Amino acid sequence: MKYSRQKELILNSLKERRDHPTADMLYFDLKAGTPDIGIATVYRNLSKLSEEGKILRLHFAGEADRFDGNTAPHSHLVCSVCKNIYDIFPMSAETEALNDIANRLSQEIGAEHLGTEFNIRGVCCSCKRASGSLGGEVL
Amino acid sequence: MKYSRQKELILNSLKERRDHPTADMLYFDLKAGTPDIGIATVYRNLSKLSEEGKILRLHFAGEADRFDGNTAPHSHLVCSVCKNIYDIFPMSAETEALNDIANRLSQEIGAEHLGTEFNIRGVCCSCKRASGSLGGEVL
DNA sequence: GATATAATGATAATCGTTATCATTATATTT
DNA sequence: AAATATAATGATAACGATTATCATTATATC
Repeated sequence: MKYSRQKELILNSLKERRDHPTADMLYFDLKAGTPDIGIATVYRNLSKLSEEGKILRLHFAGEADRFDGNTAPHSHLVCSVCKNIYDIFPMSAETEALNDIANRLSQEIGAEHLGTEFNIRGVCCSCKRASGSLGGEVL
Repeated sequence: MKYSRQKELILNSLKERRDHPTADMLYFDLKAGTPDIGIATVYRNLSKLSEEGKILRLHFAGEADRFDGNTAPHSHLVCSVCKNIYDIFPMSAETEALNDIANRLSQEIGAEHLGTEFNIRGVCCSCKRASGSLGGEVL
């Protein structure tokens, strides 16, 4: 089964990006090149694609869901100041260590381990710089 | 500054629980003993308490926010089948390992590390048992 | 080319959460 | 203890994100 023109468009457009847009952001940007695309189609296909495992759906405090075109195992830094989300790619030894811990913990409570999410909350380097010039205080 | 009767009630009630109720669940249960409590008060105080660091606010895709009365460092297993959330307490060596990794990764992208979240997605032991009796297939 | 199936896009509906605001409770001052 | 100021409550409106509905359009199959 082939993807519809719109589904293909949404997937490709997301894969090209490094940020982690909300459905709305993506819709807005797609609208520029494809004015007749509908917001429902964007939501619908993002949901489908994440169910199919082609993309990742991320959720953080208060914010709208974010989508990630990179399905390789990696972590995220969520900046407490600007709310941007950054990819971080652990070394293979670290990925292994994280997996080992997840496996042991799952086993401990008798669960079947399917996946892991390692999120770091912090202040990104540009927000660090910005607050530095304001006197070094972090919000 | 002392807590209001309602705020105290909400905090204590949450601390007594092992599950991770949504605001709505908590409201429903509190309503039994305190019929005149309002849903707005529950949301309001849960928000305040989590800002004060007295409780944790957890977010997972699609679902309403969950609240956790246990602020000690621990991880969560989210069951893909029943959607329940279980606490898992890593050994101190593991907590240290997780922290080390988070520190290194934060440093790698020049960020200031504030906190870490280690979530495991899986099938909890009761859902494993249930699916076992239906033929061993996991949904 | 005709018919069946599937996906779209506009929009209504839903759900979780926050904002508003008049009322009630608590604290402070006299 | 009464009067006043401050803060929190609870009902409900408003909001933002997402999903459901459904007539229309596109794609696939006969």
